[in-house]
Amino acid sequence: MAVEHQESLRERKKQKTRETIARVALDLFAKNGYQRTTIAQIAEAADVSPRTVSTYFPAKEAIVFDLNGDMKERLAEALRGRPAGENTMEALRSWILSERKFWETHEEQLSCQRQVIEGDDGLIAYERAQIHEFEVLLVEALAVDLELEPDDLEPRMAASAAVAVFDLLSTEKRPEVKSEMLPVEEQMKIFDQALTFVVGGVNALREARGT
Amino acid sequence: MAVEHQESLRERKKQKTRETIARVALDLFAKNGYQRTTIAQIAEAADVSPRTVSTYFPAKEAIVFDLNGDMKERLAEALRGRPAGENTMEALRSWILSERKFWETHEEQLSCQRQVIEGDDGLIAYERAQIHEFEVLLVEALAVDLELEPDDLEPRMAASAAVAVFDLLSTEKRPEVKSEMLPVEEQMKIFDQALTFVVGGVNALREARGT
DNA sequence: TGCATAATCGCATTCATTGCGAAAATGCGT
DNA sequence: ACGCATTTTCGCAATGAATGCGATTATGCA
Repeated sequence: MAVEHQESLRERKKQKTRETIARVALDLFAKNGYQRTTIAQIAEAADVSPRTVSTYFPAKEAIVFDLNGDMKERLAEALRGRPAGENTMEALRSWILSERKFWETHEEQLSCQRQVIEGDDGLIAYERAQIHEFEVLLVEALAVDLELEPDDLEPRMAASAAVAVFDLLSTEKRPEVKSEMLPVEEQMKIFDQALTFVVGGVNALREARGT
Repeated sequence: MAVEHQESLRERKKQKTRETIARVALDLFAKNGYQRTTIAQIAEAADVSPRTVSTYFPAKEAIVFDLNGDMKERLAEALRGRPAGENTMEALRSWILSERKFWETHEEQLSCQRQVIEGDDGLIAYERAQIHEFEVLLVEALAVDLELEPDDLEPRMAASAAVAVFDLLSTEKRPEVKSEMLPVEEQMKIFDQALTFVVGGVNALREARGT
């Protein structure tokens, strides 16, 4: 899932192989359980050798998260490359919007992925670690916004709240059609509430300090 | 690290064995690295068989976190058993105060633990998963306070902010004496700022809704 | 076509983890 | 102090993930 620019023939083939492995693996995980599926079975289903699976993925867990691939890099880029005057929360908002397109086109796979993750503590931990990396990116960006240090309380709280809303938006499903994610308008309404919360928190803290 | 009431002779011995394993393991991890230390080495250093190490701990990672033991249970208890009229944040505040006593008496071990954790991605993930469990407890308690559902935004944001401050308080060290944790007064001052943030956020959200 | 390069593979090794049954230690009543 | 029931510890074997290394095969380009 590395960011590939030059679509050399070789590269495309590699991407296809990686994608195949991840896809059949997810199927097997969903059907037979994550723990009960061995690398050997995945290799066979993907028609490659077990050794090849291990060269593509540093760990069994990583296969499950191949879908999410470059998310972190894209978030980092969105934060780094945000236009002057646009703050972190605004950048996060538009990043979520752009990620949504991807989510929509992979809704089934993602829901399958979620089911697999929830069934294994190791995968849950892996996911939390990934989300924590998002949080670190946000802390740094927010610290710049607020003219504070990443170790300070405000950027930390703001970032954790931001991550909380991202988490909610990624996993929450429509109450009626449990398989479908919330519609955009709904998501953005929730995001704006989160924004209100964060701004309210920051302001409250500033007022208290001013006192 | 199960909650032991009856201190039967056998139980005490078991606790001692567990504690010994965890202690020598932490030493080895710190000295030689987590990955480079094998269960066999730990077993030898603790003077038990490798098999015994595995019966005490479900995974190598769990050895590192033996110290933290019943923290989650204690938090759950603190939230469940809080006096009527005391809200979640107040309960969390006094829980942190009571945990501090433990932290103080194990400062060296905890700092050693931290060093080991930061050096391994798997351990970082494991820790994030534990912290996330704290967050789930807080979400549920806060949802009750706010008369909302655990899936709603406000308890989630409040809980994630609460976890952020807990995280900061557990890891932040005094700027002068890097090895010592922040003094109580400092910690409580920070906690109260977090409280201000959360209350400010919740109020802002309510006002926005009232509009 | 032929060659340089890169992808795959096979094999062997290390290590964590688990099940199972045996062996040793313990605690308790007599 | 003794013997028995229970619990803890252990040894052994098996499974499976992950990795290093060198061989083998496939690929793309001149």
